[in-house]
Amino acid sequence: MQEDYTIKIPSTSREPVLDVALDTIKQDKQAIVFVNSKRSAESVAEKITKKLNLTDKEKEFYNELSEKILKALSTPTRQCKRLALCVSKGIAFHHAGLNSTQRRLVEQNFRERKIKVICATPTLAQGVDLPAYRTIIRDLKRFTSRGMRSIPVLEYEQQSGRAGRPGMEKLGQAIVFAKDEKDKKYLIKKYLNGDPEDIISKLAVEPILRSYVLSLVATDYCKNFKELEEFFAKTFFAYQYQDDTELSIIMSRTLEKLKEWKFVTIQNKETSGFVSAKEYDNSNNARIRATILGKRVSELYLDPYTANFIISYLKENKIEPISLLFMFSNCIEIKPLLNVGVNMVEETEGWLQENEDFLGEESELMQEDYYELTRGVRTTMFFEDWINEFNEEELLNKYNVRPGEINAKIERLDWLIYSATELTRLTNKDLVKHLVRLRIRTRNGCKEELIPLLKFKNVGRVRARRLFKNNIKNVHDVKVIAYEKLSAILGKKLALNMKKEVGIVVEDVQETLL
DNA sequence: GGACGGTGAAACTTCAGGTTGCCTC
DNA sequence: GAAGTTTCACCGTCC
Repeated sequence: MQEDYTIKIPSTSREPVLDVALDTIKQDKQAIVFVNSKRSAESVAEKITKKLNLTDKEKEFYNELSEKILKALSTPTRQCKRLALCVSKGIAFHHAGLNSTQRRLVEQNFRERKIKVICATPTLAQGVDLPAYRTIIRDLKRFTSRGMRSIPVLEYEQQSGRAGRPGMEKLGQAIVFAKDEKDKKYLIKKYLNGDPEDIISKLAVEPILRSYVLSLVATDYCKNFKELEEFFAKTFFAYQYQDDTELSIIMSRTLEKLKEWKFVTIQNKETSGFVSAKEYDNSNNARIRATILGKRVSELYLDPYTANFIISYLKENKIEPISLLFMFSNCIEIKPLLNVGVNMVEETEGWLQENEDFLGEESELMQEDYYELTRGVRTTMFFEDWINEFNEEELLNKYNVRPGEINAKIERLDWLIYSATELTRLTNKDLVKHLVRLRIRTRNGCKEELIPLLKFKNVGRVRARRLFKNNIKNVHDVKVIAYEKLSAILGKKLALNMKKEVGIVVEDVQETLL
């Protein structure tokens, strides 16, 4: 049983959150502040920063760290600058928009007790293990598609659970804020004394079931409908809902689709004839096998629906980068799509009109949900700008997508392109080269013309662009250009290695370098 | 009188997040 | 639903 105790925190600002955070710093302890948006995380961190005064010695240390944060990107965005400013006073914010270097620096320095306060979105509560003396939970509500909703008790526990360092502190404090007495009672009842929500199985959700059915078949773990039923009868879903007829119905519907998409075959033993999935409901012994294509889909962890969507879309021979990017933007794997802000609507619609011809039927298909369509278009535009060498700051300004989110999106796109390439190898070999080129451009964020230069080690889009501007456009150009010129563009060491890669050894220089 | 700057109320806008594949220097 | 941001009217000051 925990002790009942009261703490008093002096009020020095109009915002209780700041008071608690400042008080923690005064006690020479650390705090994590949880808020419900990235913008708030940044704003609270900044407000705390403004109330702090550091000694010269502290300033020196933090400036160094701040510098590292700023230089995490070749073109610092305003987010980078903001974080650097906060860190220069020992405060940080943390959310999915930080790039990996910045995130690592923040976490590491908090662990080492250098950073005093982190203002974070719920990301921090889920993954990394970062305990603090205090967790200050400012927001217990969050925006959802159905408006503002209280966060689940489970999530409150995740966040409050960050308070107290095992083996280091006797005590941890988790602080929430009540508007009034009534609110206080509600919070105590719901969060402090309430039970966490039940966990609900999502197995019967079709995209998930599709993937599992295919994978069970592809690995030969289940060979017929009966075995599938037996397998699913042992799952948490079946345990939770008792009645598994619903699951059987969805399962046979799923199987029908998998067959239609040519990912599985269903063969009746007795007659050696193929049967449709519907008939086959009654003959549970019919052998189910994954096709080669089906196996590959399963190995790639693709939703079979997506796989089929990609294969059909590519049959239209829409091979322009825009078309391909639009296709990928309409795969469920790429979600959530980018938001279309009020000031972006016009631009997005303009782009759509201009490029409609490239997009295929999908753009009409989606008319039923116009807002979703524009979000898909927006995402396509974002990808297009990325492979046209927009830098992080430009993307942040145009799309309100932060560096960390850029990386996450691009990585997902990269995976989808890879998967599409693999499927295309089995279905439409002619398209492989287009996808391969798009993948190179996606990974590097660059235009077509730089591709030949990216083959060199340690040459990414920035250096490739520099070479290109100097009229060095391919392997041959690298071969023939004078070493001195090349080294003037990219520095000695890199120039040397590039020459080596094209089979030219620049001997005397190499010696002086060593 | 006009330029400028500070202030605050009102209007407007936006809102968390991560696992899959494969390879590479 | 609420925080953060932008806009705009208002006022005071200075030249």
